[in-house]
Amino acid sequence: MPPRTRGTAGRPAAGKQRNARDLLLNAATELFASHGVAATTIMMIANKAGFTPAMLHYYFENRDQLLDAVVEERFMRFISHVWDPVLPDAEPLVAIPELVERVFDGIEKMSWIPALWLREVLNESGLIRERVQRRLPYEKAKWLGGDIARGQADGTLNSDIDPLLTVSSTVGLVMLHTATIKPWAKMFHCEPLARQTLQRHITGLLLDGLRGKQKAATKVASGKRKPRTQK
Amino acid sequence: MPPRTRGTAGRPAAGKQRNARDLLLNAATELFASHGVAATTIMMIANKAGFTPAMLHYYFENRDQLLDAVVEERFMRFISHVWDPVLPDAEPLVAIPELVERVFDGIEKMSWIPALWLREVLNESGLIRERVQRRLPYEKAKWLGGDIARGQADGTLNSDIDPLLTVSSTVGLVMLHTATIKPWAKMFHCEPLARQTLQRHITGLLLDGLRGKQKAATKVASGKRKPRTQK
Amino acid sequence: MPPRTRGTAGRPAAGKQRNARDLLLNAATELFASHGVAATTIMMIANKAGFTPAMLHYYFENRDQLLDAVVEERFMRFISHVWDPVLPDAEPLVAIPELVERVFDGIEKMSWIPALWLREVLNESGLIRERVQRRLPYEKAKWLGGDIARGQADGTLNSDIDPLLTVSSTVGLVMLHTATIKPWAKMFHCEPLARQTLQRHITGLLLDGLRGKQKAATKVASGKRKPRTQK
Amino acid sequence: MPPRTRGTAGRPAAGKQRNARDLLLNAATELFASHGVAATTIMMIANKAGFTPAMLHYYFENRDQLLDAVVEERFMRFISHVWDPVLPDAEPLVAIPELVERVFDGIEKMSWIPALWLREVLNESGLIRERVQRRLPYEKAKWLGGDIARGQADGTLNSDIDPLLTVSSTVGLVMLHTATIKPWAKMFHCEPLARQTLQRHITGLLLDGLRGKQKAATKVASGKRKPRTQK
DNA sequence: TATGAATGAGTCTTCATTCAT
DNA sequence: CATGAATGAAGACTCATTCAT
Repeated sequence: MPPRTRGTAGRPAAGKQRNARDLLLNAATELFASHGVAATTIMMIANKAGFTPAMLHYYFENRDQLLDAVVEERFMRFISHVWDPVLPDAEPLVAIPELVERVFDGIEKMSWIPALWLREVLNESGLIRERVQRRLPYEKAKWLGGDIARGQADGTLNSDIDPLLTVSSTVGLVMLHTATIKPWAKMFHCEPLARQTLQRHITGLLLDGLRGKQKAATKVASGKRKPRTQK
Repeated sequence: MPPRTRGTAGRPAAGKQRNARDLLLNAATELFASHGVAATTIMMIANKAGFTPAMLHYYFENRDQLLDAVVEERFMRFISHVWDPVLPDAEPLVAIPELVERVFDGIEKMSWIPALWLREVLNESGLIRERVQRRLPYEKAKWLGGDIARGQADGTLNSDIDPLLTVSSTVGLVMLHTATIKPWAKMFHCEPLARQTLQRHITGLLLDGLRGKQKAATKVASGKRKPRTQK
Repeated sequence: MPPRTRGTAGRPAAGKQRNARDLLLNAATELFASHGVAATTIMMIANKAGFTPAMLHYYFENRDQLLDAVVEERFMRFISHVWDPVLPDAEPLVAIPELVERVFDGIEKMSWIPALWLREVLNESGLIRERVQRRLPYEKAKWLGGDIARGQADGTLNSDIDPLLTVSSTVGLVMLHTATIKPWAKMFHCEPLARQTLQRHITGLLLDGLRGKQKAATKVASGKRKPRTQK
Repeated sequence: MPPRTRGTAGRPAAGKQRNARDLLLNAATELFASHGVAATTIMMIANKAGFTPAMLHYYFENRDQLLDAVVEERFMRFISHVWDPVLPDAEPLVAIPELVERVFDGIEKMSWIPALWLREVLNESGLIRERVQRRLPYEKAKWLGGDIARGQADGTLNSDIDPLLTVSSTVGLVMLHTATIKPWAKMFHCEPLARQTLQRHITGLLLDGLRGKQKAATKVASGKRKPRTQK
């Protein structure tokens, strides 16, 4: 019988051949993302992982603890990946593109993230919202917000935008577009847009949105010589 | 005999005596938005509207046709409100803020829109996605995209952004932020941000994102010749 | 849909043709008595009453409320029948046989009483114990106990017995023996003992147990000579 | 991996190192008594004894054989203790109090007896009834019944009571009252009655019930002519 | 001897749907 | 129009039991 409450510590090393619990957790995560938590039955998960529904209760006691495990052992990996590198007193025009980069990276590894985020985290009654919300690194988001606010006070950043909202706009835009490229492509019978295209669009929007009209005067010169786009 | 727990005794006291079908449709729409389609039962809807579940089947035959009606008679109102005024050959720097304005307006009248949009339209297997998607005015979105592309070709608009993605970024940003202000406010025990704040943030981000570095006097020239999009 | 909470008042008059709810309640009561509450499944009850298990939830919401209803609308009838006629300041040697009589009467009408009593009320973790216990007329049991205590003080009643225990001995003896006659009969392949035999045994035991040796002094002599057993 | 919730860590610290089978049997017996056979799961038993459910099957094959063992190796100890000393041709007024004494003694050693008796032996479909019933020493009960009958024929014993029923009244009264003192005490927030009180009550009731009115000088006359039983 | 993993069968419960009235 | 009664199908969860190790 598996321990019913087990921290992240006790799990067998990753090297070890994938065990049933992991397989079930993966299946659950993916189905929760693709069909929504409410529409995913225990049996769908078990079947996808190649087990019986009873196995799920063997490892997770009940649906709720399965959700807990998905958040704890899957979702939070993404959050860490995205937010751990954030440090205080950053330069927003650098930090924001880096944030975008890391969100894209995370999604590349865990493609179920955007759907789950939009459906079950963002929504007021999303079924894992509270669990995730409790564990978000607000501290770091506030650092970033503070950095932007400082830029606005300096007159170097667009004062129309809201510093904290900018952070959620950033993450949100990536989620939004990565979540929709596949269905769009299906709908128009074309290839899904490449990550590159999306990332350039989003970064472009944000950077210039951040900079705003300020640079008009002095900055333009240097901007001329070495525009970021040369990269 | 009455349903288990009847929301408000008898019919809701709407100003004018709405008919049963409308009341049911309203209840359905709101519950679909707040709890998600999958988690909303026929009985919840009937109860909220002050009827029996059997009445729902009288008017809508089955759950699927109820969804159809919600899209047809509720969701599409929003779409029309937002897109009907869009005309070909518009000036993006005017048209985009107007679009934002109309999305905000629509949401103000139909506050259930953002949740439903994020949860059931945006997602790959959202339960009303297909129904909505089939009826979106792609034509008009393409007009707007074309206008932006033309601006980029002129060198008056940021060439980093993707013209069509810009449209979904626009709508998406409004949905994203309106959907999250309430929960955020609850989480931080503060007043929800005013529409004005959101709208300025979003419009600011988009306008400056759109304009991009164009005002950079000298750059424009080279930008024109070798837009990054060639890459 | 049936009201989920309904007092005893609202039920259709007894005259009316037995409705589904009553049939289900009867089936439940009998099965709870014969198989025990824990071993009786919803399906057994539904089948016995000629319905589907879903009907049970239609009328009783869940297993717990079904138990409530059994206590409220069945078990308490017996309690009332037995205890309502008890008045203060009674003569124990009259009141006890009357109590026995009424317990027998009640059981005759509701033959499931003894089994349910022994299994689910008497036992420390009986599944309806608490529900019943809360509604027992302790007041009246105490009256009777008081009457016996007074008799003991007078010297007219056996001082070895405990007044309050006598009440439970009384009820208990009837339950005990009525519960066991049927299985005994089956075991020995003979007719079950008649109520008359049981009642005489129990009443005899109690009355003489109550009277005790008090009369010993003067009475013994004559007693020896002409024992009642001559009959 | 350990069972979900292990009662006490490791094996219970019994004085002498009992073997697993015994520990399991004890746990089973106590749980069957306190929760009822139907409501006791294999896992509850295993946990209480500090083992896994699989161990139970190792020792007892299946649930049914566990019940067999409980009867055979636990319940029958009590029966032997109570009935082995019974001999033919006893004096009822001595034998009955002795019987009461031994039942009390047995219960003192095996406190789970009364609950199990009332719930699972007495009842028509008690889950160990048949197993126990098959192995009861009816012979000896009949001896005692015969002794009483002889006393009645002699005129020395109350002829209202039924000889064989008296035996079950005796055992039953002790079971009844020992089973209920604890819950009663809890209900009235007082100390449980002492064995002494109960035993005097029961013995008093039985002895005087047995002796009956034989000593009633004046009463006898009318008793002869119009015994209550004529009614 | 001991157990972790695994499951089939069964239980309670929910829910969309139907239908007679 | 409107509803109470009724149900089949499905979902979550439990549990005795099996088996390889």
